[in-house]
Amino acid sequence: MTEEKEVFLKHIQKAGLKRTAQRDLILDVFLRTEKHLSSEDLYNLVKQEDPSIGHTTVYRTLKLLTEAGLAREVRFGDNRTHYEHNYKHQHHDHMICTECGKIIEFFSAELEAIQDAIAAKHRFQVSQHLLRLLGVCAECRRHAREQRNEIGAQPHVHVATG
Amino acid sequence: MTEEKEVFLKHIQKAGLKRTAQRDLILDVFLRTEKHLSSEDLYNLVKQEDPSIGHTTVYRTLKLLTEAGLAREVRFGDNRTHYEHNYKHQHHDHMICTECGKIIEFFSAELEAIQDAIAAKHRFQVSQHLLRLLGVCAECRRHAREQRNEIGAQPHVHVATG
DNA sequence: TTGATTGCAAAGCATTTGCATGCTA
DNA sequence: TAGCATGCAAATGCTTTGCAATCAA
Repeated sequence: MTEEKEVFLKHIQKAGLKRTAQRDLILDVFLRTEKHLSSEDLYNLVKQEDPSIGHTTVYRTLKLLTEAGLAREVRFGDNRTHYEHNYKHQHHDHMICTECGKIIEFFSAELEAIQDAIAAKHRFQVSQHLLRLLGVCAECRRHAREQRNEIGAQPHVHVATG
Repeated sequence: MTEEKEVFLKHIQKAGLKRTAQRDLILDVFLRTEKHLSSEDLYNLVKQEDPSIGHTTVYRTLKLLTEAGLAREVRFGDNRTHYEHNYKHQHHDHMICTECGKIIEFFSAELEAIQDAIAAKHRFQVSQHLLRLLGVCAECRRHAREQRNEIGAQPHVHVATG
């Protein structure tokens, strides 16, 4: 039993809720997928192992995981909610490639420190922050350069990873 | 005629579009409202001056203003799109008070520099970035302190400004 | 006159809710 | 057994689209 599952069961008990096969499965699939998942994404994955599961249950369980501190909501601006692992995961920010959809995670203590300083100057108590850099990743830039040079180069397409 | 209106008319002409009373009015109301407006907000304001206007037109015109470089889309994570002035407005980021909804704008050259440095390290070409700090503003923190000290203190409520 | 624009109604999405049925504690 | 959970269908809220009528160039 992983630590995360214990956290989940503890939360379930504390809140007077019930353990179900669906919740177990959804948590399981979520834990072994180290990606940013939308509810839809997770629903599709879970469905492969239990086709009878409903979209609603996935939505509700993701809410539950968030409350339990295992997941965190992330919004990338496409008006869909994504979720990522939150338990004992260091805070990080995102670079999002607008060409291929790739998401690069990064962390900078320097950046965090400056943010805190700015907040302090405004006497603002930060509980959470979100930083997103939108642009073009190294690989897509390289491909763009190549295409400018060789006519007929193969188009470069990445699969978005959520 | 303000500079912004000229920019708008130029964009209209360049794109082979047409100038209409509705677009003029929507731009006008947008320009004199120095706030973060949702489409709904702007619709309500415009409606006061022309009750016959449709929601759809406001949506479409905000898209147009964004294309013309006069407005910028901002998403605060509530899955609604807000717009703010973009023409000759310095880039800035937002602190959002989760107690009263107040939005504080700020800018830090230091922060921008570090972001650029991080992006460069990943050979990522940044076209746009978004930084949001969520937390409690100075005023709400003060009120919270007062309430802890004086029982029966008046509750503090701010009007959200978009 | 031609083609863009408007505003209504309807459609589209992502997400939530009502509710009868099913299942856990 | 009591009451939470499930999954369907319907509802919701924001946004977009289809379309006939209208209007700018």
